[in-house]
Amino acid sequence: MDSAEFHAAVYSVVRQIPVQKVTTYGHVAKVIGMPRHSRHVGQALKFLSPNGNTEPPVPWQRVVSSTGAISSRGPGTDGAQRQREALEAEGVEVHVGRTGDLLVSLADYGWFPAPGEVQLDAA
DNA sequence: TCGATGACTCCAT
DNA sequence: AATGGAGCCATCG
Repeated sequence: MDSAEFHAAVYSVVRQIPVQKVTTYGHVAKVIGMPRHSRHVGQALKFLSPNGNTEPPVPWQRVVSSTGAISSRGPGTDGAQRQREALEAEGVEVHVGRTGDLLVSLADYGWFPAPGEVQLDAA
């Protein structure tokens, strides 16, 4: 599997996340059969977010870290903030900690299908 | 070719 | 329960 196929697999899984549900980088990696590639799932999502011109669109905002936190991607960037707005817009509660960290309750919104319950070639 | 990096996770303190 | 360190692996300089 090359990088393009990896991206495609990630997108096909992410597109199947139901509205008002979120999953984790690690779980997406597991579902596509590469459980140690959680970081690369993030890379794939980063690659499409600037323009977001994929068809159909990829709901990248529904992917968070294993703790339910939205990775900040460094101060000065607005990615995390946009993700928070997108989630709230679809009705997902985003809790904000004292330090400005954005958290989603995986207990309430977590979506963790077993590998095989999702199709990897959704165009 | 080697070393550093990162939208991550786990295990040990 | 909270913090810190190590593991992981494709990319990039």
